[in-house]
Amino acid sequence: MGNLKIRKLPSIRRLPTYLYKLKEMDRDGVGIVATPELARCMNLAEIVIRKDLALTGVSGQPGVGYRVPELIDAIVRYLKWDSPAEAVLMGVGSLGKALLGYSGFADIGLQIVAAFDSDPSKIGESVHGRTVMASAAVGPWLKMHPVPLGIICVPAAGAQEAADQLVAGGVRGIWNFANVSLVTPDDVIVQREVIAGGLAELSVKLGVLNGGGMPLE
Amino acid sequence: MGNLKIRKLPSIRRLPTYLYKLKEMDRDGVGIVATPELARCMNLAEIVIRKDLALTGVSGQPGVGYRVPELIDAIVRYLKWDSPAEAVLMGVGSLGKALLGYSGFADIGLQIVAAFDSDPSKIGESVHGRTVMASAAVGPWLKMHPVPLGIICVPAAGAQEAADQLVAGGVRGIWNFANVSLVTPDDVIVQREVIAGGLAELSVKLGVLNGGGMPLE
DNA sequence: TAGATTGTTAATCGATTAACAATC
DNA sequence: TAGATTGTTAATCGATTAACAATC
Repeated sequence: MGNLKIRKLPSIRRLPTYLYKLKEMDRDGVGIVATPELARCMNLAEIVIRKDLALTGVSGQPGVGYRVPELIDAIVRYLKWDSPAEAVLMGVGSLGKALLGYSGFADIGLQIVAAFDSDPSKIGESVHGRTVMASAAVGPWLKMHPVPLGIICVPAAGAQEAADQLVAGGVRGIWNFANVSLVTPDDVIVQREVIAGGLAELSVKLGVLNGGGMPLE
Repeated sequence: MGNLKIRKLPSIRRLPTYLYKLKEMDRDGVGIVATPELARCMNLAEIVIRKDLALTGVSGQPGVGYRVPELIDAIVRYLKWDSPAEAVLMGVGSLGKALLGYSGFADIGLQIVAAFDSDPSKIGESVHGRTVMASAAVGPWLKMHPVPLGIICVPAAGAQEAADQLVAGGVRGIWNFANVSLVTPDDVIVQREVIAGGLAELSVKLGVLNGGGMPLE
């Protein structure tokens, strides 16, 4: 069902965080950085950072630190963000619009090249420079312009249909923001994003801090 | 720095996922559900589900299953989503707008009651029914209307200042969508959301599936 | 050489998975 | 009673943390 178990997932998820900080340092002209400093600005333990960075295959200089540009390179290559990946977007609601307008994707090599929606009133509309097409057209469109990724921002009820269309169109990965579990062939990887998960975590932490008793009011 | 280690975090993050599915079942009139069926529709192992649900303190009937409304209740109570939590939003860019327009928050008891931005051209604008106020006004505003949560959707460069204002205003938790680590007092919990983390995971999984060689093109 | 940091190897901790007795 | 599922107890696996030798 498009599932795949891999190891070091927590480290992998932290890599973009390093990347942001390192790019900032690079812009500021910082050439070398050592773990203790990264630990301070990122609020992580030194050993976590060393282990995470080791994953990318980069090597630092004992007693000195890591070369910032080399580190950036290693992370970008490890995540395969060096060559841009193209994606199509299904569902131009508020979240879909936000993703279309998010300039940060350029940094990480993601390009949303087309957007689709099933609402006739949205079709033809231009959103952040892309003209919204009819959802039903995504299959034929992908035949003409094959892209490896699909992003699903439609309401839960329509998500499986959107996924089916993307799969039929030949995408290899789906980034799913809808609140449902999608069924796909084994060779199509689905990454589900549950925004509410973060809020659940925050909520429980606040409760614990409060002594477990009172709700958030 | 607003950090806090708690256990069973993976389970906690999965709870909203169950909640979505269970509410759907409830709407469809399903009164009882057993683990094997949940496992099928959610693409999780049975034992994972039993352990996760046990966390909420709910108890099922051996040989039968769980009562759906009871389960919903237990999760909602465990997450403290039974009483609505109010939040203010800092930064009405594309992501901020998306969150203001997201109807799903009502389901999970989150209410964004005010929105602030530092861009003069946005101040006074109405976004999804809320009038945008000047960022600098958030402190005084919070004095008049204390709320427990702040959401940060400003660009990275302004995030720490936004956090400082929220902390001064007395919020107890911050949901941070900016790409920086925030410094806050120990009793203010920060939940950082790194959207790119999911993309990193997807990217690595696709690479592994590909045999590790080729990039996403 | 002395000081600092890297990177390896081992220890701990917690999450996931398995097995099964208890229960409807 | 037989069949099914829950919930507990134990086993496995992997992530985090600690200690330290190697290196600049």
